[in-house]
Amino acid sequence: MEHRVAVTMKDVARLAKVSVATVSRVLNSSAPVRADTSARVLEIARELRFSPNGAARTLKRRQASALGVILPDLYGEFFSELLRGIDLEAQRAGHALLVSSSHHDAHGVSIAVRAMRGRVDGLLVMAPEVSSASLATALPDGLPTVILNTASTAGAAAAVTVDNMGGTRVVVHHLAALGHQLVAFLCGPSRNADAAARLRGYRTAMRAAGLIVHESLVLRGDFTEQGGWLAARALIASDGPRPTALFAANDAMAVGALLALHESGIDVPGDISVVGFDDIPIARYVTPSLTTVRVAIDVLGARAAALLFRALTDPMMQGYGHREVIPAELLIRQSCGPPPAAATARR
Amino acid sequence: MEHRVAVTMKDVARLAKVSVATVSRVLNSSAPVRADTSARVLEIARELRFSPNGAARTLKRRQASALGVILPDLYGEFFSELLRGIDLEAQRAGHALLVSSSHHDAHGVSIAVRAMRGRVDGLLVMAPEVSSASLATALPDGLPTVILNTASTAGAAAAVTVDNMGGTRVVVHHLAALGHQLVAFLCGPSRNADAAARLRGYRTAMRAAGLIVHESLVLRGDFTEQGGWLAARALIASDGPRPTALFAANDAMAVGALLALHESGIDVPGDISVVGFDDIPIARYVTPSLTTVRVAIDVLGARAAALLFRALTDPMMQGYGHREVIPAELLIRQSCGPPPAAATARR
DNA sequence: TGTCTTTATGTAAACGTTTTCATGCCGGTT
DNA sequence: AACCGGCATGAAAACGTTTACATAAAGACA
Repeated sequence: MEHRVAVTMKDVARLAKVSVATVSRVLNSSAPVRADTSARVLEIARELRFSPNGAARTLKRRQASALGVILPDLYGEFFSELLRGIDLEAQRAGHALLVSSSHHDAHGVSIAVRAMRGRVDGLLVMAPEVSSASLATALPDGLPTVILNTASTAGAAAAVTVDNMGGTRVVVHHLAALGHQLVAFLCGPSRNADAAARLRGYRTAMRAAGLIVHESLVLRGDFTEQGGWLAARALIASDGPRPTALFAANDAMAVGALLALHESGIDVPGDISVVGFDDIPIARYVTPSLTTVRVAIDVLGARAAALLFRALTDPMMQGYGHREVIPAELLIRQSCGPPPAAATARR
Repeated sequence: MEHRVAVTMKDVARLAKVSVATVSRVLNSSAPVRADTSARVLEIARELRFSPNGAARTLKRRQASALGVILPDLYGEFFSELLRGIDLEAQRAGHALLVSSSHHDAHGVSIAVRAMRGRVDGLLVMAPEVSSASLATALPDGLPTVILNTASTAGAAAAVTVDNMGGTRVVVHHLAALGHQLVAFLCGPSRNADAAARLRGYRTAMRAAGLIVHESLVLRGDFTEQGGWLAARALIASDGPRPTALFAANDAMAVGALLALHESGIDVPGDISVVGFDDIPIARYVTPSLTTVRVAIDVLGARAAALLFRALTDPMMQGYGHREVIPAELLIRQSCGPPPAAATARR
C-alpha cells in the first residue's frame, strides 16, 4: 500500500521542465513569466493537485497569514459570537485563526502563546481571570498583541474592552426610575475582570441613585446558566429581604435565573424584574424576552482583529497602549417593569 | 526605534557557547546532554525568552501539532458546542485548532483546504451543503480527513454523522402516541444534508405512524431563530389546517417558533406542542423548556477529532470509510403534551 | 557590428529547526 | 599499551518555499 507523499514545487518544476524559482513566480505572479511557460506550469500544478506547503511559506516569508486567538473557554453564545466577529474580520484580510481555549491561568496562557510563535502574525488574547502583571510576562516579545476584556494593556499593542461601568450605570438608573429600591446583583466569577468591573459599576450606580446595597442581595455566580439558576433558587429560599429586581452580570445567568423564577411561580416582570448583560442572541427569544445591556459581541471581536491588523502594518503601535471601548447601551425588552404594588406601597 | 527581531536557537547557542544541535537536544530532551551544559542552555533560553519557531519546526518535523477545522458557519450554540468538543479532544493530544468558517460551497472549501496544507496534520470538515462528489474533489490528497454531518465519506478516513432518521422517528412516534395527527415540520436549509435527512425521516416516520403529511404543513426554514419565528408567524396567519404539533428540524428554529407562538397568545403545549432537534444548551432554559432530540454536539466534535487522531497514527485508515453515528434520543421536557381537547374531539 | 537595455530564466542562499553522521574523549577491558 | 564501547558534542544536510543575483537571449540604437 503506497503512502502518497506530498507533491512539492520540485515535482512541478521537474515535470514542467523549469526551475522551482519559475514555478514560484508563476504561482504567485511575482515576476513576469512567458505566457506559454506560465500555462505549462499551471497545467502541471493543477494536474498534480499541487498546493504549497504553508509551513515552508510562512518560514520564508516571515508571515503566517494567521491570527492566534487565546480564549479562557468556548462554552456559550458569548464566545461563539466573539469568535464569529474575529473570524469575519480575519477572513477579509485572508487570515486564518489558530484557536486555543481553556486557558484560565497565566501559566496556561503562557504555554499557548509560546506554541503560537512562528505560526501566527499576531495575537488576540482574552484572559479575564489573569492579573495584568502576570499577563504582561506571559505575552511574547516580538508578536503584536491585542488584549480583550482585561484590565491592563501592558505589553500589548492595544486593548478592547466593554463599557462595563456605563452599562451597569444605565441599568441601575433605569430600575431606579421604575421605582425599584431593592436591586439584587448576581455576580460573575470572582477573579474575572469583567465580572469585577460590573460589580463595581453596580455599587457605584446604586450609590449614585441613592439606593442601599444589601450585601445579602449580592449573589455569587459564575457566568453560566446553571449558576444563575442556583443563585436564584437560593435567593427564593432565603428569608432575607425580597428584592424587586435582579440584575445579572451576564445574560447566561439571567436566563438561568428566569427559569428558576418561572419554576417557583414567580412572575417576571410582575413580581420581580430581571436584567442581563451582553445581549447574546438568545436573549430576545426567552420568555419574557430579556431586558439587557447590548454589547455587540461580534463587533467587539471584529474591532480587536481590526486593531491587530493595524498593529501588524504599523509596528509603532506596539506598546502604545491604544484603548478602545465598546459601548454598552440599555436594551429594554419585557423582563422589566415597575416593582409590584405591595412593594411600593410598603415603603 | 528598534524593532526587536525574534530570538532564534542560534542566539541561544552562541551565548551558551554550544552548537544549535545541542540547544535543540536540550530543549526537546531528545538526546543525553551533560547536566551543566543543559542547565546553561536552559538558563540562557529563559533569559532570552526564547520560544521555538513553529513554522520551522513543523517544516522539519513534518508534523504541525494542529488540526484544521472547516465549518460552514460560526453562528449559534451548535457550532460553539461542536468546536468546544473538538478543542477538548485536540487539547488532550497537544494540538491546536486552525479554524476557518463561512465555507458554504465546494469552491470555498477547496480554498480553505489548500490554505491548510502544511500547517495541519489532519482535517475536520463540516460542509453539509456541499455534495459528496464535489467535496471529494475539494479534499486534499495527502491529508487525513474526517467528515462531519455530510452524506458521503468519499476520500475521507472517516465520517461522523448524527442519527437523523432515528431522532426524527422517535419524535414522530412520541407525538403520535400523545394523539397528535397534524404534525407540522419546519425544514432546514434546502441543500443542507442534515436538514434533508431530517425531512426524510419525518416523512418516513409519519407514514410509519399512519399519519398523513400535509404539504402545507411542511414549512420552509433556515436553521436560525429568526427563520423559525418567521415560519411560525406564517403558519399562524395561514388559513390552512391548524397543526396540533410543530416539529422543528433544529432547536434554534424551535426557539424562534416558541417566541412567535407566545407573541400570538398561543399556549405551548396547551394549544400546540413544539419539538426541536440537537439539544443545544439553551433548550432547557426557554419557556416552556424544549422537548427535543438530544445529540451531544460536543461529543460529536470530540469523536470526530478522536477518529482523526486514530487516522493520523494509522495511515491504513485513510479511505477506509469508517462511519460513526452519534445517537439521537428523545428528551422530553415541557413543550409537548396531548393535542387540545377540541382537536381530539373533532376527529 | 558592437554596446546597452530589457526580459525571461536559472542558481543558490536564505528562513529556523531537527537529525544523521562524524569526532573526540573517557573509562574499562584485554 | 593497544583497543573498544559509550557518551557528549559539533558540522552539515535536510524540510519546501521565496528571492537576490547572475546570466543568457534578444531587440534598440549608435
